[in-house]
Amino acid sequence: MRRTKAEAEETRQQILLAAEKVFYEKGVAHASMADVARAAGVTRGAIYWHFANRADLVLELYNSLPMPQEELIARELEAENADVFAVLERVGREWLELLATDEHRQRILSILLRCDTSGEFAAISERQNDINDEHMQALEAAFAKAQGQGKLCACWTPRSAASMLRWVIKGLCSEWLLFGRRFDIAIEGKEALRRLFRTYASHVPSL
Amino acid sequence: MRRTKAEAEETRQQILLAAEKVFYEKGVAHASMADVARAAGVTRGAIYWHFANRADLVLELYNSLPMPQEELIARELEAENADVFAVLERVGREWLELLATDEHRQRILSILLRCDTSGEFAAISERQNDINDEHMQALEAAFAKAQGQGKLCACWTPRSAASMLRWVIKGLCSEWLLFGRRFDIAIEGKEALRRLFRTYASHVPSL
DNA sequence: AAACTAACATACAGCCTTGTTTGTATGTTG
DNA sequence: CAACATACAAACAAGGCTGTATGTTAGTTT
Repeated sequence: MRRTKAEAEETRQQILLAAEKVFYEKGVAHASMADVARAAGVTRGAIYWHFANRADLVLELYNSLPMPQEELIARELEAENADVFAVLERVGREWLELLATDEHRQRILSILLRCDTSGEFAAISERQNDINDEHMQALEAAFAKAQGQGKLCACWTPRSAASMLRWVIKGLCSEWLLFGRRFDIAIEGKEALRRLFRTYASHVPSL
Repeated sequence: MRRTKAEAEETRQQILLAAEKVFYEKGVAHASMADVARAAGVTRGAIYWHFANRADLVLELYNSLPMPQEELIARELEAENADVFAVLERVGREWLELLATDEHRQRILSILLRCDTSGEFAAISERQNDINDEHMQALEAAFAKAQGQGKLCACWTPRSAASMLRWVIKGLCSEWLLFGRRFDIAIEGKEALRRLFRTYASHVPSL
C-alpha cells in the first residue's frame, strides 16, 4: 500500500518514537526489531525499509536530538573581552535545563549510556568520542583565554579546569539518568556549576 | 572426568577469567556462553555447572573484586579529632590507584558500566545502587563532621560536597574506562582531588 | 570394593532473531 | 493512462543461543 511521502515520513517518526520507548524500557540489546515494530504498529518490513538495521536505528535516534548551537557559543567566546566564565556557566546551565525538560533527550541519552558501545554500535560510540574531543578542545581554549585575562585562579590550568568541568557534568548526568533521577538535576546542577566556577575564579594560592 | 575439589575451583577461576576477557571484548550482551566456554577451554556444561546463567556469571565477576575496607575507613572517620578531609582525600587517591594498577578491576568495571542494567542484570544494578547509597550517606556524614569542626567552607553543605565528590570521581572513572584510558587516571585524579579538597577547605564567602 | 556423587562433556529441543525476498497496492511521473 | 517507483506487509531461510537432560568418568565414602 504505497503511501504519500508525508505519510511515509510519519511512519518513520512513529518507528523512531517506538524505538525510543522500547529501547529505553527493555534495553537496546534485548529488544528485538519485532518489539519495535509492534510498538510502532507496523511490521518489521517497514523498519527495514526506513533503517538499515538496529545500529542504524539507534544512530538515527541519536541524530534526532537537536544539538546546542556550538558555533554561536564559539562566537560568543571569541569576543575580545568576553566573560568566559559567565558564558560557560550559562551554557552548562542551559544544557542541564534542556536535559531536565526534554524527556526524549533523557530517554535517548539513557539508551546511549546503557548501550553496549563495543561491536555493532562502535560507530556511534566513536562519534560521541569525536564530539567529546571537540568539546574538550573548545573548553580548554576558553579556559586558556580566561587565564590570559588573569581571571583563572593560579591553582588551575586550562586543561585541569576543563577536565573537572567535564567530569562533574558527566558524573552528574549519568548519575541522574541511570540512577532513577532521584534529585532535581536542574537545581543541583546549577548549584554545582555555581560552586565550581566560583572556585575557578577565586584567588587561592597555587598547588 | 571427575576432578578433585581443587581442580574444580581452578576451572571455576578459569571460567571467570575467560568471562572477564570475552565480556570485556565483545560486550556482555553479544557474547555467548559458548564464547566464554571456548576461551576457558571447557564446554558450556562446565559453565552451567558452576554458574546458574549469564547474569550469575556477571554477578560472580563483580563479587570477585576485593572491596576496600569500609569499616576501617569508618572507624578512622569516627575518631574524635579526625582530619576528615585528609582521610577522604587519601581514600579517594587509594581507590584511583587501585583502579589504575588492577587490570582485572578495570575490565570488570568496564563490563559493568557498559552492561545493560535493565532486564536480567537488574539485580546487579540494584546492588550497585545500594552500595552507592551507603557511600553517599557515609560521605555526607563525614562532611557534616568536618562542618561541625568548622573546617568546611561556608559555601558548601555536607550534601553538596558529597555529591560533588561523587560526581567528579564517577565522571573521572567512566571517562577513563570507557574512553580508551587516554590519560593517567592516578595522576590527574590525584590532582583533581587535591583541588577539590582545597576548595572544600578554603574560606570563600557563602553562596 | 561397591555405592555414591561431584564435575564435567555431549546431545537435544525449541525458541527467537535477523536479514532477505517476494508480493502488492498505491502514488507519481512522462 | 501506462510505466515505474515507493512504501510497505508477509513469508522464508538459516542460524545461533539458551537451558536442560542425559551420559560418562573419576574421586569419595563406607
